[in-house]
Amino acid sequence: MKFKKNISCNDCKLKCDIYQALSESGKDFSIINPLHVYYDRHENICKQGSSVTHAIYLVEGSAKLFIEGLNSRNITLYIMTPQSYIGLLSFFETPYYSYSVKALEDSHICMIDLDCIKKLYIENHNFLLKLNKAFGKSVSSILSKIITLNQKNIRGRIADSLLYLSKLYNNDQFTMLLSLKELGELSAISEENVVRLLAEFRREGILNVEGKKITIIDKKLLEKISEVG
Amino acid sequence: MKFKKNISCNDCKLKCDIYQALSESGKDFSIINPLHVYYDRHENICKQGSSVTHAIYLVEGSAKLFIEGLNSRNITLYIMTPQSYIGLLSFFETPYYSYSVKALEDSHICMIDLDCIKKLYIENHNFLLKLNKAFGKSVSSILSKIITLNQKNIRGRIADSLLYLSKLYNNDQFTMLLSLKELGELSAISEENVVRLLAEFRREGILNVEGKKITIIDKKLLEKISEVG
DNA sequence: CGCGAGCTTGACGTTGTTCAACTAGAGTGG
DNA sequence: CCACTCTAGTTGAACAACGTCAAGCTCGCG
Repeated sequence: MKFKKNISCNDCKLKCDIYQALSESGKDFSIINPLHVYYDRHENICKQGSSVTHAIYLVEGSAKLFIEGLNSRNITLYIMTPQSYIGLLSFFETPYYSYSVKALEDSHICMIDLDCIKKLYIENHNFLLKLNKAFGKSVSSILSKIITLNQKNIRGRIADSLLYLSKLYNNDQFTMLLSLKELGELSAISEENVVRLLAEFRREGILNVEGKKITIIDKKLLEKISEVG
Repeated sequence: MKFKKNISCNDCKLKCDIYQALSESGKDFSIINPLHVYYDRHENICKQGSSVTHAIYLVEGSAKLFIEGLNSRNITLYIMTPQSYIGLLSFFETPYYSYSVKALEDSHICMIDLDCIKKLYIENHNFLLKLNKAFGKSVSSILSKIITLNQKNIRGRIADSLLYLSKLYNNDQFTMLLSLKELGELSAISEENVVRLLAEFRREGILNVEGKKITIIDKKLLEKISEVG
């Protein structure tokens, strides 16, 4: 279930890049028609293969960005938290989504018509540079992910994912919003092996695992495992 | 060995996007200072980790774009032929190359100062849209490559690579510029298995292999293998 | 002629997926 | 309130897929 709302940028508590760009341009906020949509956990925010019509900005909550592969096996590239562009590719001239995004918790997004964005970045260099920066960063993280998935063993891959999560939550202790299957998709590992590896790391005193609550005890060692892969 | 030359855009036979953008803008060609560089086969055109200073355009020849992984094992993402942007990422705000590019044959490239490019695309929307399009396409091909590398077996992966090459050369018969090791890097397969698979495909009447000259006999079957993976 | 790079083949071992069966907890309806 | 079902997690065993090692080959080049 999701419901939609029209909220004027003036009333939105989040002063995003787009808001700033509009301010800088001295434009009237009425030219963009931001559509706010609320998604429940597990709902698709955008779907691989469908056409790109709006720029999507994550206002609240979190979501995973993944590519849908063969036999409905997915690979999660990264997890998004506010404020980030969900439809990053959509700023560029791509007709269809080459990935999907699904809410990890109840989330709130803002959709803005593509033409507005285009007008905006053509006028406002600063906004364009911000978009470019975000995009470049995202691409370079994807490239290093390719190496990780291809050349590290499952121990190294899951170590990577755990370190990634701890960095994302900015804490060595965090409560995953991911199921074990989803953690597997983040590391391209089968669910069964995720279980085995977490148990292994716990036995080795690297982790503390209580349900979804994970505490990294020996970070140095975890980083070592991630490197050696 | 490589040598450099200053060639004015007026004297360059290749009327690239940048040339066109300059024409459209009604600018003087002297504001850009295109540096033409000639590389031998096997030479690095740009190196992962080094800083991005210029936009690079492939004028003549061909090159492979690859990411350098662990234990000097690489993964080739795609092969570039004229006219394409080698430093595609460099148009965006990325300080360092997240990949390397190496010449597959003697090649000729053109380097243009980043600031010039930036000025140009800020002024010229059409040029910006062209860049965006090229970039979006490149990213979506990378995403589908991730799935291929991760979820297809080696038969499917090498079938993919062979079909990719035949499309690149626009012919079911082509002479690879790649060594078998390099073909392996394009498919994330060990050199030994590349040999075995090519022999297998030949025995099955799918391919004809004479040295580097490959002829695809049964394309339908090859496509089937690529799909089933 | 000898050397080295690229290619080729066989044997072997590791890695990680898959299957199958079982457990625990949460939600549902009689 | 208890049986149920459904999902998520857990464990073991078997198997297949690939990479790796080792050895030998061929061809071009100094």
